[in-house]
Amino acid sequence: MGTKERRAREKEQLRQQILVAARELFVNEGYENISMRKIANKIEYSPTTIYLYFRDKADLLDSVCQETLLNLLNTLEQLKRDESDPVEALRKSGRTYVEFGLKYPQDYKLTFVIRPQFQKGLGLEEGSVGEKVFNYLREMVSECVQQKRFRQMDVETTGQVLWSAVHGVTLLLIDFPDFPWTEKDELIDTVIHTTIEGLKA
Amino acid sequence: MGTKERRAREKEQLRQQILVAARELFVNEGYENISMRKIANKIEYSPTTIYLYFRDKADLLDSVCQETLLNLLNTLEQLKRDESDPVEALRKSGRTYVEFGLKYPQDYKLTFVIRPQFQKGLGLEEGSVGEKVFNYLREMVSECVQQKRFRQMDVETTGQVLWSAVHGVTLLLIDFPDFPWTEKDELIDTVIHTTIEGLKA
DNA sequence: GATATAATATTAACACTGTAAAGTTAGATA
DNA sequence: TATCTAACTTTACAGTGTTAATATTATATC
Repeated sequence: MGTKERRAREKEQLRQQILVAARELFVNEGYENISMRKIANKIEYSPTTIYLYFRDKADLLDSVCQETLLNLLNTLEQLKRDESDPVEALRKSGRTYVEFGLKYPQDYKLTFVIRPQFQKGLGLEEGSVGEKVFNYLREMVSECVQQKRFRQMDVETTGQVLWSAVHGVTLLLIDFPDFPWTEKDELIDTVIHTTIEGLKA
Repeated sequence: MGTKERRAREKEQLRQQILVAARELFVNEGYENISMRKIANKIEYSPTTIYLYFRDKADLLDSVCQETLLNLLNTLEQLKRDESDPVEALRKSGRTYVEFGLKYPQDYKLTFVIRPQFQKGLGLEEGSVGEKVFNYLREMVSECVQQKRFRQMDVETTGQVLWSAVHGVTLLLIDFPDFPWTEKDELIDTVIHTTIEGLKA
């Protein structure tokens, strides 16, 4: 009598299908250019079916962003263990963060800029994936502070300074692609290097 | 025969009226929550009248943002002359930039995040106000570099690093108001201080 | 002052949006 | 076979950006 289980599985499958379709459309054409009808079309269901799986369009966006955060977290955690120098590990994490943002620019903007607009004060609350990402950063930083590699400063602030730098350069590179930036990789490295040096000083 | 001039003046007045109404609504309720009809209502004209003054909604947004940039430029230029130490001047400019962003958070997001989404590769092209803002930064930085206050690095990159930092912290503070940030002023100062120290190192 | 002309504003309409409510259908249980 | 229930669709509503056609007004010319 596994019918119930099968049904639950099928339901979850459709949920995933919706998510996949939504992400693809959001990412390629922008959140505000995608209608529920377009998503529905893509998966060949009626538009209102989506509402059986997601409260509204913002909730759907929210779920897409959760996945992005999870994806980012996984990407970061793959680095974690194979580095003895904590400062070097932090540097690498910074690079990975920015690279992630540039590899999936629309996902990044959806998650860190657009979603906050639609659901205020979200994404970093206790137990959330967002918080886990920040915890990752906290750990990295904490290691550097403990080993006295940085000037005396509390871990929170230090982390926030670093986040500001990588968030800033990521968004600028995404949003102003035509600006005469310094060669991209060099700029990213310089931003991270400068910030880390500043934390030592 | 000043009728022509008067007419032109009246036309410009209505244009301004539209801009003022649009800004107020965009800023208070968000670009995507404001319809052309709502703007029209506010100024007591029919919705389509707006189209005699602006190509479309994105063009209207564009004009609002131009004003914001001008406003930012003026705010920055008021600082310019009364500072002998270029590094200190740069520090103050950074603070002013972030404060501007936090004082008009919706304007800031409209200008530096949302507008780029609607008209790609904009706002910093030659002769634009956006370019003038960046030129201001360039001058500040250039002074520091010339006086050998910073480590040897080209002016462009240095400016971009600084911009990344202030842009990043501004947006994080705007977008995640509920995150347990270090006390706001302290965070801003630390971001700027750290970046500048990093540029010296 | 009457009339033609140009500028300005409005009305009506189109195709599309998010989403609530009601209706339908297919499969499981009895 | 009859009933129940979960899944899905149809219909509908109020609102959207925007265009084309129309109406109104103010000016210039006679």
